[in-house]
Amino acid sequence: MAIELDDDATAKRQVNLGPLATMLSFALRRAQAVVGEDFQRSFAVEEIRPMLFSIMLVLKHNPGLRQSLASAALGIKRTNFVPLFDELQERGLAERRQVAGDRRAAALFLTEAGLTLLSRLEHVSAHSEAHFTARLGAEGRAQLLGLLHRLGDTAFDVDTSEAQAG
Amino acid sequence: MAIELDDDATAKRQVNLGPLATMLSFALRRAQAVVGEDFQRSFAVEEIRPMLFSIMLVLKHNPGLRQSLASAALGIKRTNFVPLFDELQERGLAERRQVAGDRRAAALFLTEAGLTLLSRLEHVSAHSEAHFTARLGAEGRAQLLGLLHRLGDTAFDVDTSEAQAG
DNA sequence: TATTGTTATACTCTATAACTATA
DNA sequence: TATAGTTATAGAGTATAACAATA
Repeated sequence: MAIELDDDATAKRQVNLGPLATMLSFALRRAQAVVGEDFQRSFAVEEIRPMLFSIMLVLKHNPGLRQSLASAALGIKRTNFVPLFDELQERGLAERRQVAGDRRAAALFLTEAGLTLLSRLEHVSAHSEAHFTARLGAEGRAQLLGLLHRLGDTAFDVDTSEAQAG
Repeated sequence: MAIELDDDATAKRQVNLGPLATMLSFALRRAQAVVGEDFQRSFAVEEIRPMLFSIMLVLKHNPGLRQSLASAALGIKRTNFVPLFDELQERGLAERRQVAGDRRAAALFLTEAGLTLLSRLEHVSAHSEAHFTARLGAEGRAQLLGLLHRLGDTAFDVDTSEAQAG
């Protein structure tokens, strides 16, 4: 069950990655792949993808949330949120309820089954996170989170009028 | 041209992300999205996607590389490498050459046009990297790279026999 | 007019299985 | 039998345009 990751390691030793080795975008993609694989494999038992887990988690902490807010907070488009939530609903893990005062909006909730499953998933997630914390150390992990948030949270505060060719 | 990122920021202020706020997988996904968008927008002028750029970069530093090694080093499957390289070849940016001694293998090279375009892309990339370095500071950036490599490079050194339910 | 949710659609990246031609 | 490259195909995430119902 070696998952053929030896190949990658061997190749990296033989191949000169050049500037890629110090590019943020590349390092992020690789790290995300490794962490993502671990999560995906962990959640596979419950047939839950990371994205569904994220949605459930947000709903647990914000019962009655609107779809627009939920998707914006998770960084996905309203339009892509719909089929994801449909899946949770069809599986009996979450539900849409009507909102008094705005007949367009839907309030989102986890069901009992959803909450039950979620608490199992949270254990799995904690286990996976612990795995990586072990590799980075507690401070390393905290540092990494801080740096990632500094990259991700701000979005852009720079204007896009920099179309000057080099 | 506000790219509707205000919505995300507003939503995040209103929504309690709970454990997601301190999960590596989530922070990585968000950071990768921001950095990836910036790269994608930068490269859009030349109609080059980040993945094509990575391939070109590796080829520049390893002329004559075999496909298997190239794809393994970049962390993508041989099978997915093929159409990507086909695209480079059809656009006259790279080419496959026969290898003396092994008629199965192909040696990959950038063309003159490929090298010319690549040097332009490298400027664009440097600009984008600088943008994020400015946000993190030089040490912050170095720290981040180190931590990401510690996550990504090792792949797994842990066995998969941990299927114990909690 | 603007907003909430929705459908339809397409593109990119990723993943598996099976094939060919060599070795 | 194994390896290098290839084809076909499917899944998952993300993007845009356009619509209905409601505000």
